[in-house]
Amino acid sequence: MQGFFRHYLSLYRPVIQALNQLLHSYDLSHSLWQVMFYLHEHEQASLVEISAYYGIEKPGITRRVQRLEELGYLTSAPGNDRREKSLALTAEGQRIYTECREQITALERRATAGIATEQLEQTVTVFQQLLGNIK
Amino acid sequence: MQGFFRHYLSLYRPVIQALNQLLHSYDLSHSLWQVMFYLHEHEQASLVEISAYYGIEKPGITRRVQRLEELGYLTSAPGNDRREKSLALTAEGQRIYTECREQITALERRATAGIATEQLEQTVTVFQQLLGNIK
DNA sequence: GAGTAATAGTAAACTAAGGCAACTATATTT
DNA sequence: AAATATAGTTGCCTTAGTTTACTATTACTC
Repeated sequence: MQGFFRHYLSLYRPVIQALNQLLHSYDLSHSLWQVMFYLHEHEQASLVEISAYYGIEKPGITRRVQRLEELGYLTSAPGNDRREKSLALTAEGQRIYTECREQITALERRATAGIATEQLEQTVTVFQQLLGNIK
Repeated sequence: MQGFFRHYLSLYRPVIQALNQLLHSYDLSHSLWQVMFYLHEHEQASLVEISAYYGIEKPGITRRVQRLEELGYLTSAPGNDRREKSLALTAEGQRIYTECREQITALERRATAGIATEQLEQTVTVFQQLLGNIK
């Protein structure tokens, strides 16, 4: 289906800008949010794990983690190794996560207003299939 | 629907990387391609028009246009005004457009393999609704 | 018609996000 | 023990976009 990517991409800037605007009040951005999200889902994770999950090179994740540490949203403890870091959200990080999560959900509701749940679910299925095909 | 944006965004990096890799052989990138696309659809356009269409600030478009001119894919003639520039693809630009268009379509086919046309069309409809809601 | 507003485009400086190459420190294999 | 692999970091570069301020031209207003 010609033009599919174009349609897909036309949404990117508005979405990312809306998200970043929302997250800005917490000194966050979408890229930082991804790490918060991952750590909320996994309690504890290493840097390489996050890097592999998002397909972002390690240095990029190092810098995100450093920033989140500065903000006090994340702490690193020794991991299984003496090389590995075990990263986790702080209590403050958890709190901020929840607050942002609510606002993002509200934003998602606004964005998807008037679209049937079934349609949205099918769209997510399409996303997953696309991802499988591309990677 | 919670997590919708996350699903949406998980696709962005793979898609943009595949596109950029493809376009790289022509010294193009997705951001330059957008301008090529617009000029293919509109024959002739001003800088402000493109800027407004993509929601990108004018300086960003100025630089894209300059780059495309360097590549010989685009020329600017005087517009309605003595201020305005009338931008258009060169013959070479047209040729490159067509070649890239074919490859992008092939990529789109690979990415959407195994997904019913109906599903894809519904997905595009969802994109349009989302865009309407967010902007 | 003169003076003010708006519009088209550009330049410079900045920021965000990510990649690559090279490195240190530790662990694993051979 | 030596070579190799892995976790993480640092430095430097690129891409893409923004903001601010500017020039040149056009349109509006009184």
